[in-house]
Amino acid sequence: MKIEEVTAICRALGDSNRLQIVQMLTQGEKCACNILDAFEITQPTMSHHMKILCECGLVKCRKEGKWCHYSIDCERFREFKDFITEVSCCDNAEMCNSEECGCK
Amino acid sequence: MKIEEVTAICRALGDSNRLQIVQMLTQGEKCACNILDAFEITQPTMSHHMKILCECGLVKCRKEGKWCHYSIDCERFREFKDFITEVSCCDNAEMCNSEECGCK
DNA sequence: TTGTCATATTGACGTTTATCTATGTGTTAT
DNA sequence: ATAACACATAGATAAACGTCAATATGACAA
Repeated sequence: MKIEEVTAICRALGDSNRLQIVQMLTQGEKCACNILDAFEITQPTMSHHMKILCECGLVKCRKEGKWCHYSIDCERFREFKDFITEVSCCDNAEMCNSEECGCK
Repeated sequence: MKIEEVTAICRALGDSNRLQIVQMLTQGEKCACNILDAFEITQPTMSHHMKILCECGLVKCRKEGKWCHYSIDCERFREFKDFITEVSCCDNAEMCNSEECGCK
């Protein structure tokens, strides 16, 4: 995963509405109208947020008649998690500044 | 970790210079002047980026005379990783849309 | 104490972002 | 065909952001 792809995903998750939308999608595919009900934003604002989440690849949209069903793109999300996980806090235990850190 | 703390960290990582600074700090503590040399930005811009990384808690600063030594706050970084990891792409394997996804 | 060095702060700038209202587009129901 | 519905797009606005040049601060050296 390229740096620019990662930063795009981070920027997408750097808004509390969008982060919470992603958390909501963890429960499974959701209709746009369900998402709209769950947040105190207007419909165009939600549409804008969903566009950003889709453009960075984290979320997919499945159209069915007039409805849009959004869900997390598991594969993409896993690639992002892997990237973040691999950026270790430190390369070796000696330089680690935490007792709890996994590197020890 | 609160939503607002996570979004602050994501916003901090949502800039390619800052993400690369964090990657660089993976190698261990670095002097501000080392960071400045490694990127094509002016000194005030770097100082601004370091402030953002420190304010979200991801990076620590150790002052020694006129020098600043920056390093990743391992504990904080691990909390962030844990948060991201726990936001699974899906709650159960049946709704998963990827063959590769860890939830299966 | 005066100068130099490393870093931070200030203020300005153009760009991006989050949000809204208004409107457009495509789909279903009457 | 018309109306109602679900969602997207356009345009406006205010706030936040990334960047820089200029300047301030604080530490060490001569």
